[in-house]
This record gives sequence, C-alpha cells and structure tokens, in this order.
Amino acid sequence: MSEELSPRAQRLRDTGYKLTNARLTVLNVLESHGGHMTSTQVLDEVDKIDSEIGRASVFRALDLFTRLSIIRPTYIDSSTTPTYVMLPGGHHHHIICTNCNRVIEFEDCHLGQLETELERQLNVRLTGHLLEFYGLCDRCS
Amino acid sequence: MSEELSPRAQRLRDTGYKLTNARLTVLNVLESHGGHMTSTQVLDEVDKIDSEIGRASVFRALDLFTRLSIIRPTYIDSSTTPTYVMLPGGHHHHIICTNCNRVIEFEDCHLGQLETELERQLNVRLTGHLLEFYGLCDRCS
DNA sequence: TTTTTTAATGAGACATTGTATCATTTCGTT
DNA sequence: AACGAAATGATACAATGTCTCATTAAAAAA
Ligand SMILES: [Zn+2]
Ligand SMILES: [Zn+2]
Ligand SMILES: [Zn+2]
Ligand SMILES: [Zn+2]
Repeated sequence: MSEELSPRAQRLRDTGYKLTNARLTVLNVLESHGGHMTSTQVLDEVDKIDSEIGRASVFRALDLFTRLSIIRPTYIDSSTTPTYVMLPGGHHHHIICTNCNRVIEFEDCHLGQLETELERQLNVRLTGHLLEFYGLCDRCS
Repeated sequence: MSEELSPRAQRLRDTGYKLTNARLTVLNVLESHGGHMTSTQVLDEVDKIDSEIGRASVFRALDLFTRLSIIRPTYIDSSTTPTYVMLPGGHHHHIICTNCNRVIEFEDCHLGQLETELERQLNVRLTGHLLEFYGLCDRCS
C-alpha cells in the first residue's frame, strides 16, 4: 500500500517527524485551500474530513508547520485571529489595504540577493520570508 | 498650556482622530518601549501609568495605530499572542529564528524601488511594510 | 468662555482562541 | 510481532479579544 506523499509530507518525515493522520489532514487542508486561513477555518475543514481529530492536534500541526516555514501566521487586520498562509518556495508577499483589509498578492520580491547577504553577514540560515506592504488599495485611495 | 505633541500624536490629530488620554498613553508606552510588545505587556504598562484606562480602549488604540501603519502586529512563534512592533519611518525588518524564536533586527531593505513600482503598477498608495525572514540563527544553525 | 456635537471611553459580561494534562494510541523501527 | 518514543484526543482551563451601552470628554461652534 504505497501512499502518495506530497513533497511537504516527504519533508516532514525527512526532518524526523512522524507522518500522522492529524498532520497529513491539516497539511492537506492548507494545501488544497492555498490562500490565507484562520485557525477556526482550518479546524472546521479538518473536522469535515475527520471529526476524530482533536483541536489540540490541529494547533500543534500549525505550530510545527510554522517552525518548518511551510506556513506563516500573519495579520490581515489587527486584533483578530491570525491567518496562516502557505510559503510555497519559501516565500509569500502581499499588500494589505489598511482601510478595507483587502489582500493583494504579488509575485516578484527580488529578495534573493538580500537573503544571501544577510546569511553571510549574520551567519544565519534562512528558509523563508514574508513581505507585507501596507497602504490603500486602488478603490480606497 | 501648550502640550508637547509627538509627531505621531500630531499625525493622529491631523487624520481627524481625537487626542484622548487613552490613545496618548498607549502611544507613549509603545514609543518608550520601542521593541516588540504583546497586548498583555501594553495593558500592564498602561495600567501602571493610568489604571483608569479600560482594556477595550487599549485594544481599540492598537487597532487604530495598526490601521495608520504606526505599528504592526506580527508573530514571533505561532499561536501565541502577536507582538506589536513600531514601524518608524514606515518600515521594520527582522529575522526570526524558527528554533529558539530569537528576533534579529536589521536595517537595510532596499525596498524603496519595489514600493514605487508596485504603487504604479497596482495603483495603490503604500504607507509601510514589514519584512520578515525565517530560519536558524547563528547559535541554532 | 460656554454650549453643542459627536467620537471615544470604561465597565464588565461575554465569546473566541489557544494551552496544559495525561491516559491511550500510533508510528517507525528492530 | 514487539518495542519505545512520539503524538494523539478529550477536556478542563487560561488567555486574549469583543460587544454593548450609559457616560465622558475632545474639538468645534457660538
Ligand atoms: Zn497573502
Ligand atoms: Zn520573496
Ligand atoms: Zn535560534
Ligand atoms: Zn524596509
């Protein structure tokens, strides 16, 4: 019985973490959604797929994936629950409208050079990044 | 009786918001601390200065300052309360160690050009940004 | 200065989100 | 199959954030 393993699942195992049902389900939910999800949304979706999976395990998976730079929590507007966003290829970028909270995604960040520079200068090993611009979108400005 | 107004307080008023005791106290706490603060830390500090100020007003101030790109909530590790960080000059940058959660600040981002480009391309008006790199710090790598 | 208007406040009950504990299960290995 | 470690799920709990509404105070107007 050979299961299909997504590259991220593969990576989980290679890093020494067990491939459990809870983790794979949360990962699956995040991957198939793609965009920004709140913890509550993830909990709901996971529950639809397998209601046996416990609340705590979902949060534990979100923690783990964050540590692995698979996802990253961020805020759209303040003081609400964070949204978790996938970091495919290790990075993600968006503009958040501070008036209507619309999120505009964009692709190119040209940060590879800065990343390399920082790694050398500070002797760190970087695995991902999140770049957020704030301001007014076309409708609000 | 002419009060000293910090540039940010000035800006608050210019934008049409009232300069209330609650807002000025929260702003003062954030400015004098400088670094990353959780909502709980802000609540505590505000309480020390003026215990009359209510919990809700502190959260309301944090919301407002976020909308104005004076501060920005961000996550050090996942699933904990966010930390609010000042965006002096409209931006802030750091590296977060995904193992020990240490935060390393750095200055240069070279994002002015990208900012201008995005403003033109997408017809938005940008007021600030936050750039976060994730990875292992020198001690952890 | 006094009045007026209206945004903002504070109290505190409430709702939501995240965490801790621990007995039990599951994964990966031997 | 048997083992040990890692992870789980249930659930009670703690922490964080929100809502309502009567009252207050800031800024503008008179
Ligand atoms: Zn995004
Ligand atoms: Zn990037
Ligand atoms: Zn570290
Ligand atoms: Zn910058």
